[in-house]
Amino acid sequence: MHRIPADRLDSRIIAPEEVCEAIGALAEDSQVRRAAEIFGLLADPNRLRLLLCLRAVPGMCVSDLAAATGMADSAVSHALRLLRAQSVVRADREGRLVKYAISDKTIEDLLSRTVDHPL
Amino acid sequence: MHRIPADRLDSRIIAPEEVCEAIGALAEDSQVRRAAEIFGLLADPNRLRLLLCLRAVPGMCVSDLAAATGMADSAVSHALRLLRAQSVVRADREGRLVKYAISDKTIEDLLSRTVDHPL
DNA sequence: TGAATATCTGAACAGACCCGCAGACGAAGG
DNA sequence: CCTTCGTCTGCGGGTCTGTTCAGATATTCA
Repeated sequence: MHRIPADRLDSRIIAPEEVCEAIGALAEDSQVRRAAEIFGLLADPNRLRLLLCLRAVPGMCVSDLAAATGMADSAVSHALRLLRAQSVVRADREGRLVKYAISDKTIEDLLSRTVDHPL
Repeated sequence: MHRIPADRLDSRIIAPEEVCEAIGALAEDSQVRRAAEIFGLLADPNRLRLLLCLRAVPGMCVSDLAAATGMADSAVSHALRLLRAQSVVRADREGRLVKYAISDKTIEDLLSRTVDHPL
């Protein structure tokens, strides 16, 4: 069972038992931040659309993604850079095209759960 | 098979077939926005912590949540208001306490997938 | 090499977001 | 009634985000 950190002992606590249990249920700080970061990437309709495109058609290039989503090339590029930085998508250059694909299986699960199921 | 919207015909498209297929795979606009909104709620470490607490201990009150997460009461209240607005959590008054609980099964799934699995 | 094409990048702006503060509200108990 | 306590809310400011614009970079082909 966890203890209540010293810097919170002054706050009014109603049910100390439950607070301890809740603290015990919290994940590591870094893990929580990481999760929030990933969710943040999915929190934008345009990025979500890009990922949905890539889920259906892996290997699309930037300008096709722009055409499919109605975004400007530049906006697509910016968005993909963020997704790439977190290894959500992978980029493979082929000639002058750069083909993108979802590189994280977990993300695909989240997308399925999102679109297929109501949410 | 879908058609490419007229306002994008001027843009340079590499693989028209794939663009059409991708467009067909896109969900309804409102559905995408809704999903992005939900993900947005999970995109903040503090809100995530609150939800993790509530997942472990349903029915916690605001001040206990504040103690468990190290947030100020006010911040907890602000966060819970957003979550309530999207029916992610439910609030039940009991005397002067307000007890919160996760009201959406899908959200609990997402949380599990987040914390239990690496992500 | 030089032109054309696809993609990337940095700067700058508008808008959204999160939290602290101060005070209001609602419920219980003296 | 008045106080106390738990919770809520409007506002202000500091920060983060998404987009556009202009221009840089990379690759192909004539």
